[in-house]
Amino acid sequence: MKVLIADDHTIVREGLKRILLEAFPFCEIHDVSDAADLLKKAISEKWDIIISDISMPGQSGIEVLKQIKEHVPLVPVLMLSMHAPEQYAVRSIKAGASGYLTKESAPFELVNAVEKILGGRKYITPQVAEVLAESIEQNVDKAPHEILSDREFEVLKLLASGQSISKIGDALSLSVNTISTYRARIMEKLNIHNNANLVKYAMKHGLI
Amino acid sequence: MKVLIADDHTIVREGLKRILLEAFPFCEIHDVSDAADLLKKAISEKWDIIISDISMPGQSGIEVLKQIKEHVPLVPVLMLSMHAPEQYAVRSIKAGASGYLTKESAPFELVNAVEKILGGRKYITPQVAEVLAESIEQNVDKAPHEILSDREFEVLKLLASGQSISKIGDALSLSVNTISTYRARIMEKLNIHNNANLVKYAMKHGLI
DNA sequence: TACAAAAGTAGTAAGACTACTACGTATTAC
DNA sequence: GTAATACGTAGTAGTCTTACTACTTTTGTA
Repeated sequence: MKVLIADDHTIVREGLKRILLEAFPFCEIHDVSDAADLLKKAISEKWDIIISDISMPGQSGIEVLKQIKEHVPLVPVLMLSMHAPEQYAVRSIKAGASGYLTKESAPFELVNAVEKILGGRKYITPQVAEVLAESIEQNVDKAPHEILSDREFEVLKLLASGQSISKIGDALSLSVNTISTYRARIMEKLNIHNNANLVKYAMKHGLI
Repeated sequence: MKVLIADDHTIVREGLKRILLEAFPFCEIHDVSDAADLLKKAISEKWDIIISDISMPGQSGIEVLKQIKEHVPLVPVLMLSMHAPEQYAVRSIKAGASGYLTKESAPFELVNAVEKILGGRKYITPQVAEVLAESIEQNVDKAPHEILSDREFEVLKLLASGQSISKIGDALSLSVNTISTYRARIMEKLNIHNNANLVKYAMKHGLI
């Protein structure tokens, strides 16, 4: 059994190895520390399973996951992340991952996940399942901000550039409360819960 | 030999344990997953070394480190962090840590560090030494946020990650007004005038 | 050592923001 | 052609944040 581990933190990689080796004494484990190596190794050798962190130097793990799936669609990939499932679980699964675990998980969960995935199934934790279910309703293919109305989009940009609610109200000649309502709707649509993440979102998508 | 490990990610904790156990088969390892437990356990039992992550739910690892040093100054603490040394190394050492390692480090480094620290010495990697040296000739070409005090820095990151003033006050057990004062001082020092730019600043400098 | 500056901490009052609710008008789906 | 959403808009009441001010400790330094 051949396993490939990708994570930028050596200590995490080594810890992972030891946990797996304890459960599967005869497996052969290789590891890489960045996105480029992961992709190269993933497609140049034959693996029974790939376990990859999401945040890595270079491309994001999800990006790499997509590329791996393009080249070797049959190799199962388990995504590991430091982030709560809301952030990445859906994207991971959509991109073809066989499972999504956070680093809060216990070792036995990791082992379970690996076993299940090696058996050709998917490993979906209840939390992930929940997030997944919710996402089915929603339109996850578009960039989320594309589902904003014009006004909402306008307010998003102003908000993200640091204008206060009341300044925006003045600028658009609308009541403060109106702006506040837009803000609430934006947050709902983007599934964001505070201004800071709004700014991050806007930066990430080049809106500001 | 008794070792206490603190990290909020179970998988990391378990990995760490296995790495240590491999090198020190007879050591007794306990672990905790948040700041409060760490402090409690650190002072209620006798440890040969404490290995703690810097970012944990609850207080920051550095804050806990200071408290540990207040109660049991002789127990050596090795700080582990996901962040490059620039961010925290100096603060950690100043707060009394016996060493600073990033999670990029190899297991043998961890083992080395532990051995050296158990021998009563400090473990300073070349990178940390460099950062340390630079911090001594504290000159003008610092990044602006380096002139923030520990508290201010802590608040900046919390703010930038989207916590509200009052949440932060709760988390740090300080008055809302105090946090607000820190915020004002941060903004003055960084010459920034709203939260959005604070977030941008933090993103740009890799603080979040 | 002594004194100034920086850091850590809060109180108060004024002002800003939010959550909730509401309602008319467009769109869309079936 | 109607029912269900989406959109644009605000009022109210209560909560949160801010700007100032101020007091202690530390820390740095002449």
